[in-house]
Amino acid sequence: MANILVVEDDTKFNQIVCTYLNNHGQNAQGALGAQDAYDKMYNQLFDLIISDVMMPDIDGFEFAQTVREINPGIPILFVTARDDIQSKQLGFESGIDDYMVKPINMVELLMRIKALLRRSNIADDRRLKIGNMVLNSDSVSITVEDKDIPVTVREFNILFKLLSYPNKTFSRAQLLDEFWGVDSTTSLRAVDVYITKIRNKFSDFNDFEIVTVHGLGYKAVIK
Amino acid sequence: MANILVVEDDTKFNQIVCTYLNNHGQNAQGALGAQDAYDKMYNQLFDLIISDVMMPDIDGFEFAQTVREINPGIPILFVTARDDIQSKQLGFESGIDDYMVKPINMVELLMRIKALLRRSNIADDRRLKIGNMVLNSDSVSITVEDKDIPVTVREFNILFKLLSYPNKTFSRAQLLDEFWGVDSTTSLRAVDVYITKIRNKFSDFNDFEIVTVHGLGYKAVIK
DNA sequence: CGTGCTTTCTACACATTCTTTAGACATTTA
DNA sequence: TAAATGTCTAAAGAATGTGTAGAAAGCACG
Repeated sequence: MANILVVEDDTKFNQIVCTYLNNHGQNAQGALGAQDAYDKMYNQLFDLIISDVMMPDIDGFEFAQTVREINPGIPILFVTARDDIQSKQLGFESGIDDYMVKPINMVELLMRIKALLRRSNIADDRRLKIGNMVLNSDSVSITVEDKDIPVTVREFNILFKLLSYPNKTFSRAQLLDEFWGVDSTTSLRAVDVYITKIRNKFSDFNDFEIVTVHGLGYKAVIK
Repeated sequence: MANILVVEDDTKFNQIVCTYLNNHGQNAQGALGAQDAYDKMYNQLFDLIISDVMMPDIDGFEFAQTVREINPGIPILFVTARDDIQSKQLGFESGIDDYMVKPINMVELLMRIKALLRRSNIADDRRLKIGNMVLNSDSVSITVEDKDIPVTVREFNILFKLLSYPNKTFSRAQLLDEFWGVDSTTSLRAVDVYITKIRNKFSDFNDFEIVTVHGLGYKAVIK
């Protein structure tokens, strides 16, 4: 299940696409314009963006470029009424990954989405931005104001996970399952050690906090 | 410039595509059928495959699946006369990344190729400039302030790759797959040796650095 | 072919970094 | 306040990385 953002000002079409995708194993959300999309992207991590080209507030090409500045790894698929080569060219130059012309076939849309997701997992480059902190999966590195904060792979994974789902509580067992493997015999206490380490390394950084949920686990709170 | 294999039994169409791509900065080669393609792939590493669906010897879907078994990362683009959804679906399920219906527009083909290459992180460039250092793929040479720094092919390839994607971490296995071939039996440790050599040769050069990412691999950091 | 030079690759000892546990102490809950 | 749960440090040990030397393979040239 991938988190998909559908940016399209035609309410009806937006809903049709979202419903179809949700009925087919995806987690799609609609945004009615670029501004709306930015807001949603700020609060949640998306795996793929489907965008209209002609939107009331911002032009789709500009939108794509901005999105790419925020999140260079995210696949973008344009859906549009224009079938001319110039538009396609402009789209591809804006950094989009695929292009479909209306009227679109839903089955084909889903297939193209799957192909893009598959490919983006191979590339596996994802970034997360919290205030002026950037977490980069590609290099397993974290920078705050262009200064590198060295972290180990385990530290990175745990922090990335928590920050990807702000306010969601993860149990030690969940984290252990995910990063140590389900058959790991490592003590649950090991997680605490990493939480401590992360807290220490980012104690100066006030845009987020790892909060203990007594009896359950940990969650990241973004301020 | 990417190495592209065009698999298509229609000699004329094959040639048109190859010529167009070669005239537009790519290095395209034709194969007249699946068997021919396997032979060529055995002898050379390709960055992308364009394939017809209807071929005399093997069906395109089967071909795509086999190719993916050999090289899971390579982008595949189908070009076909069939515009029905079933074919597209079958194609995407076989692991292809994009689909175009004949008659195809060459400009669009090239754009889609570039989008796929970008997504699969394949460099499209033969020359790289970092500060006053120039790496030239065609001559496999590196010059710093017009002074030649002798490097071997392996050294060059690894360095070129790392510098093409600054900050991206490459695992030893990834580098081995790419430059030694996926079926290579060479030890992963061989990569370390080259990293050492590169570091020694460029220890005076301060514009970049090869950084070890413990447990993952190496990355180039450009300062 | 054979010679000599270059490149590639393995093996291994040593160095460094990361992971995990244990346990003393702190905090929260009921 | 007792019991349960969480925090944090240090230190041992596990895992990973470095660098060297030399054997093997490849190549250029007579």
